[in-house]
Amino acid sequence: MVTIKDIAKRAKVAISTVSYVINNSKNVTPETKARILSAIDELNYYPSMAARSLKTRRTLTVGIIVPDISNAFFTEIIRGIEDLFNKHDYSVILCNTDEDQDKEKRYLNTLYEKDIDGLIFIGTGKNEEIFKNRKEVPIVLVDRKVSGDFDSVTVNNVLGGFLATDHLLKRNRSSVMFLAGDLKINTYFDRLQGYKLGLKTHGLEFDESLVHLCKVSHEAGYQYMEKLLTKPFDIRSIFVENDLIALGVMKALLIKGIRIPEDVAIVGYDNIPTSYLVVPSLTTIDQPKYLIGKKAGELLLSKINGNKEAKKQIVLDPEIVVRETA
Amino acid sequence: MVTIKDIAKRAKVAISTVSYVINNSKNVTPETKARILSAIDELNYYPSMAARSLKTRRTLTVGIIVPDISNAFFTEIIRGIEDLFNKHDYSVILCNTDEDQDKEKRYLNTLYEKDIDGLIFIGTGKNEEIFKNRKEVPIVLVDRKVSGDFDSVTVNNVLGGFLATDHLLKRNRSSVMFLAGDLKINTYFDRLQGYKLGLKTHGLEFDESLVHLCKVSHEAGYQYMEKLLTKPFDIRSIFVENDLIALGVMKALLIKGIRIPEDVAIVGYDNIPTSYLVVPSLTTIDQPKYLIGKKAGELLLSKINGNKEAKKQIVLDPEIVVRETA
DNA sequence: TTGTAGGCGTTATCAC
DNA sequence: GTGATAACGCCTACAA
Repeated sequence: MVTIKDIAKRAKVAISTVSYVINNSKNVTPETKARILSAIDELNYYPSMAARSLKTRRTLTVGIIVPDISNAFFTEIIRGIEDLFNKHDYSVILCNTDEDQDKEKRYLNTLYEKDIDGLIFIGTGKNEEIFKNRKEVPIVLVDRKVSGDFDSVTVNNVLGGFLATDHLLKRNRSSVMFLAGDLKINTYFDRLQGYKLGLKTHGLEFDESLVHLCKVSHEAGYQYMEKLLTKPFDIRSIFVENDLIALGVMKALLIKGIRIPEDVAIVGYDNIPTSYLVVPSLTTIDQPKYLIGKKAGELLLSKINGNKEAKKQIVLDPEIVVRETA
Repeated sequence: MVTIKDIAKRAKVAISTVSYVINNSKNVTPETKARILSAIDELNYYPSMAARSLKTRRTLTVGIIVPDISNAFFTEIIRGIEDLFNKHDYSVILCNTDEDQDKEKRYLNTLYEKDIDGLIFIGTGKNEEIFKNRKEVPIVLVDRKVSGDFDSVTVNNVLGGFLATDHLLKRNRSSVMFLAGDLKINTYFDRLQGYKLGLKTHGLEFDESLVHLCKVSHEAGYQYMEKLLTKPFDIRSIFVENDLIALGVMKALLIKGIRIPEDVAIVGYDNIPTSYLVVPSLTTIDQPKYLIGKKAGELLLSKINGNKEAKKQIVLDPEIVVRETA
């Protein structure tokens, strides 16, 4: 391995001078600078981050813990994060938890060992105590909250739930089925509140029996709907809390010859790229995914750079994207 | 920051003893071990990877350079890689190049500075000289090759091209349009060879005018097809080299009232999840994405662990997934 | 079984 | 403007 020492020797200067040049931390005469630079080039030298980190206590690395990058929703957020940090010379370590609490904990340990400068966390929301004894590293929560006082970037899910419900009811769909993932995850819970708000606004009673739950995947949505259709089905509209599920539901309906939106109207959630591609295209609640990631990155970066101001909770607004299914 | 010294002091032992316990590198009496362990727990200590790396020359980190995780094809590969390395206590630094050669180079520099133990590279295929002077770090190429002698995991694209073409021709589609991205990328180029082979097998001449190129995205596919449809269109089948493009093409056709597969049959490539979801579902060439990632990870890991055997080129076979569009 | 000391590559604090 | 040197936290002979 070629080190700063080799460069110093080659350029016939002291180690420290080389360091000054590398970091632009002190003035060096143009001639010596040139000599050093060419030595670096000739020997193909690059500084060791490990050594540097040891000294400076900075790794120029952030961690990002996310349920599953296969979900296009998270993928876009990650792009927002990654692009931002890249611009500032940070690297991003990616960790998929698959909503598994053990993995979540293990990853967190690994990241702490790696001395990350900051963490972006999209958690399962089930490890309440996860950040106990670990306050030193700046953390920004994204999408899902955790108990405790943290910086965060979230989307107004109550509003999203309301927008969708209101839209369906305005189109004369009297009873709206609500299909979600785990209601313990606060995003779903909040949307349910928005749904209730929408009902109330239209003078309707909340009917518990219209709330359905299933796993978060298109297969799950398909199977759930398929099963539902084995019995008489008189629902005229469905508000599905995740586009993947919604697409599965749509497929099940279409295969049974049920028309969308004529027979059943559907509104999804997330506005993943596929929702636009599908025929009929899916009406859905758009979350500003890339922006979420970008904002989260900016917030984390400001924390890393010593911004000590009070915790900041950024809340972005979703929008309804009206297409063909409702 | 709590260091190994603090632990030693607290447990009233020498620093080295603590180290032995942490690394299981020497026998220590159960009592002292217990004392050390509880000290670690009480002080919430974790070893600094930076210091450790400096000494051991291992970072337990690998880099992965990929065009774009938004593309579901790469997403699955990455999951395969990530899951494998996670199992072996490695972290993964993710880099999206967006097919941009400058970004590719910059990321590579960053990763080298971070002293990664290994690299998985899905390149643009355009930076021929990219690995010059950098042979020390183990590298595994995935999906796309680079000139030079490297370990790699690829899929037999000639076979894939053949399978699709053969399938379409067997269904009496006399002239098959070939729609691809950049033919300089060897995956596309190879599929074209397979396509030609398919034609030959069925006693058909290759017709240059049937080869079309467009950007790799569903928007691009949609726009390309839309434009094509402004003129008389007598093609009866299309072999699209990427599912995203294929889905865009389908949408353009469906909107024009052209039936799939009755009027135009379509075969895509990659078998991304959406291809199954769409109605009609897309017949496509499946690449074993997760397996590609896993194999690449295993290969890289064996290289990292000092396996010096000759370069290994793993080639996996694709399969055709017959669904509704052809 | 436990303790001591040197060094990994870098930065930062001093002198000169 | 340049150079010598002490850390940073950890591992690992070697010594006890």
